[in-house]
Amino acid sequence: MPGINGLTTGEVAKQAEVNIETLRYYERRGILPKPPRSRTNYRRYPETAIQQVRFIKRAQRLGFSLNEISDLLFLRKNPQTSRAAVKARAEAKLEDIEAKIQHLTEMRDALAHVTALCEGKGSIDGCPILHALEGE
Amino acid sequence: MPGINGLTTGEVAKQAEVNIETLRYYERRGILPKPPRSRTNYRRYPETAIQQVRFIKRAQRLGFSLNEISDLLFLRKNPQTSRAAVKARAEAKLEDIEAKIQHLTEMRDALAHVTALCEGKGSIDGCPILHALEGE
DNA sequence: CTTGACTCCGTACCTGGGTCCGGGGTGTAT
DNA sequence: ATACACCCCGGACCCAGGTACGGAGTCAAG
Repeated sequence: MPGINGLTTGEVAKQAEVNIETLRYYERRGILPKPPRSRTNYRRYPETAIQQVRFIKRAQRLGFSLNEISDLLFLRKNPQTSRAAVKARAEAKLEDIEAKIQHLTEMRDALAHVTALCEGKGSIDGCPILHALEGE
Repeated sequence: MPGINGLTTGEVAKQAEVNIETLRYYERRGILPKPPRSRTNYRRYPETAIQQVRFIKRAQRLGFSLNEISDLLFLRKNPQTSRAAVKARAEAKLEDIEAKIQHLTEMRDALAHVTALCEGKGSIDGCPILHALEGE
């Protein structure tokens, strides 16, 4: 009858859809609070732990790194924090992502340009793609 | 009077604008051919080495990984290779990059959506951004 | 009371693309 | 001949975000 005194690592892992090791890793990183332990030193997570892990995962999906998430969590548990502070993090990340998109778009255009040079027929001798990579 | 019998590592590094260690690294990876050595075991690069390194760097800028570049180099030195094979690599990479752009664009939209929820005023209590991260 | 599933821990390993370290040997200009 | 820059090498370290290992302890069921 597990769960009476809290969830085990495996239960949290399953519910939150992460690896058990990931939970230990988050704990080491200080991004997931250390849960109390049973008499025999097993972790006993409160139900809220599942939500915490999901918070982390959602933030990751939005592009935040674990460091940034721990920042966010710090803001969250601090009643002094203003919403503006949180919003600023989100906007900074937005710019971050946009810069990455920008960069990849430039890559894509350059690569598309080079690729378009080649008809795909003949031997590599004089292949325009390789040729483009060789000189400027 | 360096260069009479080939370029030293430092000279190639300077001309190709990479770190000396990078040249050794490329050599270990098999992506840059091992140059002949001087009597005293110094590398003596041919002039073409500079072009080779620049080739690698250009390919990287187009999004190719070192593994993919070594693939490309293998194709290049093989007279049997068809241009179609090279073009296929380029097109695959193009799709790769487009998938990344797609992914980042989805992130950006989701994050922009969440960010737009917040007016940036008030305390974190009830902050819509954190709220969005907390539940679904 | 034993089996099998679960948990504990520290530590090592993984990917990618390098970069740095330290101790040793050269090359060259003064 | 001595200073200083350059080169050699193997191996460790860096970033992120985990994942795997292996030996030991624990729990629940049969």
